[in-house]
Amino acid sequence: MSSTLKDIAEKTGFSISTVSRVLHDNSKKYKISEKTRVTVQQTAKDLGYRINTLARGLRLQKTNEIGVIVPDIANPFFSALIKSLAGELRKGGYNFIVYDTDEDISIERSAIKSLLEKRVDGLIIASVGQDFSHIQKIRDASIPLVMIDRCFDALDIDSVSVDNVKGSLFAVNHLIKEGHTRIAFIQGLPGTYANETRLQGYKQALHDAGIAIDEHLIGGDDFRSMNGYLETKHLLTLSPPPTAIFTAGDLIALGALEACREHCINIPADISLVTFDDPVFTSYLSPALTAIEQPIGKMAEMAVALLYRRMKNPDDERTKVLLEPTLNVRNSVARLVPQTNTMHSN
Amino acid sequence: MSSTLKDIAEKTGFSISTVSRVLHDNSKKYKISEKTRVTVQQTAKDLGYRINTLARGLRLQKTNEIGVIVPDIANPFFSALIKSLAGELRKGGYNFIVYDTDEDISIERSAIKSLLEKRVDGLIIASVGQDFSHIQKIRDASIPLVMIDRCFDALDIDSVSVDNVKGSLFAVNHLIKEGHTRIAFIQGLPGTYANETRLQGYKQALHDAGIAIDEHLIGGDDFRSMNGYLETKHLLTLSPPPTAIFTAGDLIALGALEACREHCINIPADISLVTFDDPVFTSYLSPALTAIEQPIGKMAEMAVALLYRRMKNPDDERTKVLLEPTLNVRNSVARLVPQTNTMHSN
DNA sequence: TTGTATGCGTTATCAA
DNA sequence: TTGATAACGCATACAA
Repeated sequence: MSSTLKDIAEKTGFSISTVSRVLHDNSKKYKISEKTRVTVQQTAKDLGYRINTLARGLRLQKTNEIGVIVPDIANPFFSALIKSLAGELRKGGYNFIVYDTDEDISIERSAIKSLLEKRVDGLIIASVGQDFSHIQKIRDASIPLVMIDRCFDALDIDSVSVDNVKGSLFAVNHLIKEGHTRIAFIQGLPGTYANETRLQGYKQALHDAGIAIDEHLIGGDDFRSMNGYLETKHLLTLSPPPTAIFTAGDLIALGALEACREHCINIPADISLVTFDDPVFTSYLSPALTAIEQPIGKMAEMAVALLYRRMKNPDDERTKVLLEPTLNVRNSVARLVPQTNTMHSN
Repeated sequence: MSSTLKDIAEKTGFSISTVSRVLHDNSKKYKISEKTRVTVQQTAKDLGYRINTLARGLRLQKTNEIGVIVPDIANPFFSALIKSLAGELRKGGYNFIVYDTDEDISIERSAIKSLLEKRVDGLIIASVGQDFSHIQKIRDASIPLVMIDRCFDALDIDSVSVDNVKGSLFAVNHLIKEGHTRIAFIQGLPGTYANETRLQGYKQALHDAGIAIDEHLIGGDDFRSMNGYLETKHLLTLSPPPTAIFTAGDLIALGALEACREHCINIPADISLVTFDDPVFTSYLSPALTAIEQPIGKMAEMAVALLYRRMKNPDDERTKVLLEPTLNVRNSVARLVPQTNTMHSN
């Protein structure tokens, strides 16, 4: 077992406070004699002393931990986000604890509960996002919190996300510019901030171009690849099928790719594909995917900055940051000449 | 702020012990009158009571937390592994704290330090792996520990990993069977368990086939994609270049892909590629990669099982589990007719 | 320059 | 059926 300040105190003959001061107070520079400093440090080392952060946190009412909650840690977008967050937090001397909610709101609730029980100093949450009563509660308990990626317009909370509407506009407008009009949208989890805003952008782009919205071309219900796979299979049975598919997330696009391959549908010759999110591998896919990239590093940076500010000034005005997405054009979209469209019907 | 047992005790008029028993002892069933139970629970709710795990952990000398350390959380292999570990640990009622060491042994050291200071009940470590004095220390301090993916043969510690030698044998033998003899190997981080064993398998396969080992065909120094990119560029300048490349990890393969694309080298027509690791996207790459798959779910399951056993019986004999990898043949390897080989020289 | 005493929130032991 | 109290390990106000 690990030794304590008391052990060291007894061994050296000094008091616990003196030992504590040499070991954890070197900043404030109490006037401690060189000699006692050395003996204490030496025996601390001999005894394998290791501070107990539980005790320390209890005493200080501060843990130096930030809780981070994401819907799916294995999703490339979120794992990259976590990595960036970790780097930013470390800079400020904070540790962090991640929870993966598996897109399940009840797990999200218990994750928050768990984190608060650990007395984290702050929270960064990419919420599942279908409901926010539990989030509201955190805010009311005035524990520092910033939402990331998934926000709630209805809530006055610090948040940073990409401009999803604009991202969808970029994607769909690109498709329209290339001559597509029958453009399908495979959604992520409905009710989710990310999903609803992306859907909104999709609809708006069509509307702006004077293209009627066909509800048959909108499907899907979560951000996983299986959803992309199933929905794409379904879309391919339509008559005529869409000439292009826009997917709400990277994993969905992977599923779409699989369905197309299975049906020997060539992308982009037979059908075009654009996706939200742009993980490292999109450019190596077959074909390289045209995709909407989110500035992940920047998101993490802003989120942590907002959190620090909130921890410092609890009553500052809340800020909602909206970052610019980017359209990365690659090889998954075909140019359509107007008549081609009907040739695809069967 | 959150209320405490004391607050509830004062408000209800009962003692702290009674309140504590009502709120956290429902198992042991003290004989507490229905009436006090109800009032206590009600006011606990009213006051927004939330247990303080710091205090509890301090008192109990047990935190219910498991520390997990990985070299790169954004690497698809590790993010999948973490997800699996999380699921397994939750089953046992444990929370977990992840650290990302960025393949940096000094960060690994401080991660371990940090985790021990938090008094985690156990540790699962995918070590950077070049040195193990710090790991040895944990073992000596007799805190439950299991190594995963990256192990130390020299250390008597519970560990689970895939049979890397066998994986490499699968990969290289496949290449040899297809007629390749000039097979390059792009390494991950040298000194690492995963790397050294994979290298060993590579060499053994060549040796068994009577193919001389050409040190010029072995390069690379970490598991990131930039390494794959740079090394591949280098390999392409060789005269003659290799007819096949075997990469030690998925990210390295991605880099190799990029270099080939940049040089207009077609895979597999101009050069074949096989990689260790098989994340979800390999089959959608261009071309779909022939790859060595690790049984991630099983690894997580075994690791957690070993950890639980160790926590229960600290002095049981240590176990080293070696799991079977799988060769997934896809489209990144060309069959070579013997003469073709020389035609590639320039 | 160092020591004493108190409290952070819990649980466990013992007593009532 | 409930309460008083000590202890977990640490940091700090106050004393010396």
